[in-house]
Amino acid sequence: MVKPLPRDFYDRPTLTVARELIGARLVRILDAAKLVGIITETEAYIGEEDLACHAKSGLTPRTQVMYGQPGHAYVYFTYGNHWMLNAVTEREGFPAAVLIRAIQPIEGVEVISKNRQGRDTFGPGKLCQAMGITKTENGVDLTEANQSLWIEAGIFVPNKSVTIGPRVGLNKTPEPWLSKPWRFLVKDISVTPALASGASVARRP
DNA sequence: AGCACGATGCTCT
DNA sequence: GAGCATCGTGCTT
Repeated sequence: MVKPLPRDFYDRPTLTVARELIGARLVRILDAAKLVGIITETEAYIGEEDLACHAKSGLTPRTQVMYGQPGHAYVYFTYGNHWMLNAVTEREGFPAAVLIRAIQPIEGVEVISKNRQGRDTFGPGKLCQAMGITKTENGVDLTEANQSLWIEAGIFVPNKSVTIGPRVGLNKTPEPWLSKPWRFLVKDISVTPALASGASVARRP
């Protein structure tokens, strides 16, 4: 039985966590079904200084979770339709998180596909719909496997397979934040199914 | 295959 | 009341 990534994993610089979450397994227990996806895209949001980070306006009811203990889920709602999943990072009291933007489904694929009406899961709103993640999951401890949502070690993705670039979807964020290379994604998406099969090997020591 | 736009509701000013 | 860490559709090349 693989254990969830420990709190120490999240209690580190957010960029390190964002990079190392690439290839990790996002596990969701939904109505007795186990859904698993390999994380293929992340973005870092770091502190009140970062004008793209929700914490730019300080501690509010919404951003409270980001100020808390690392390793918890920060789930919020946007654009009237979509839920976004983040993993809280860095020490308690410092607001930072990694947005999980895309997954490659590897277990419970039928349920995931049904939740998405057969469409893809590459996108932060899409993966939440695929995994049935909503405000109920806000604040869940991702280091506890007895919850309904956690993250565990998956596969090793080498640097040469990871693209680093500026975060996307930040319409009016001023520089220098707009151009910070704080986005990580698996380079060639056609390679991802191979990574997923590699994951099943990695699970069997 | 690329762009424009509307849906839709919560959060902060 | 404006703005949003988006998505899907529908229309244009």
